[in-house]
Amino acid sequence: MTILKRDFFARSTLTVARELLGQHLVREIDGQRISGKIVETEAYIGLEDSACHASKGLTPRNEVMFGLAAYTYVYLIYGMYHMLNFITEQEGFPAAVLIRAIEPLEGVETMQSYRRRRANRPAVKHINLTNGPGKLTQALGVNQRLNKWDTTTGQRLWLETGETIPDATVVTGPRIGIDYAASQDRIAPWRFWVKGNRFVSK
DNA sequence: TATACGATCACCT
DNA sequence: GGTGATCGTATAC
Repeated sequence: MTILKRDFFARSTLTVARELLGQHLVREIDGQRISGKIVETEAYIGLEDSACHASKGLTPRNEVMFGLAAYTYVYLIYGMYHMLNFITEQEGFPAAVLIRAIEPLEGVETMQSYRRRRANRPAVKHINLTNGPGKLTQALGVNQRLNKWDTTTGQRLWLETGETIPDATVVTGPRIGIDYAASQDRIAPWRFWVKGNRFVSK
């Protein structure tokens, strides 16, 4: 298995969002691997995309989006959930791919423990471990300490080549949770998922 | 300094 | 189907 290099990410964001499907997202904590297959992504592309955090220009928060590809962009939403993105395109062009869902592969018990908020509470069902952008960051122990992380180092968080998803099995549609965006951006089919996969978000 | 709100989720009816 | 949780960030005053 091979770690995805910067040249994988330094391409058209729609291409990266499509090709990230099937790749393996790997987290390492205290020498233990936690991983999953990416089954759902969304593209956020540049200053012209009113749903993209960079559309209002450079700020301290979105600064990493303007930088090198293959870095992470992690931010907090609704005061409780962390979103995990990977920077794409050339340096200076702000764009990223949001990881919306993965299918658990390694470290399922660790994911269970991170997802269970309190002891004395029933375990989260396998199907609900990582089928949403806030759920998967919780399951992988991803928080703002992993913001601006270079994923080409092969430490803490990175991607490995997984399986190739054929075009016939890829579905596209509008992105989720961006009602505030301009209409042409709301309807843009920049969400990608694996057809029929049970771990795609609801 | 103050205020409004979001690339969500869990729990309720 | 609806709603409350909860806080960093952006924007306005």
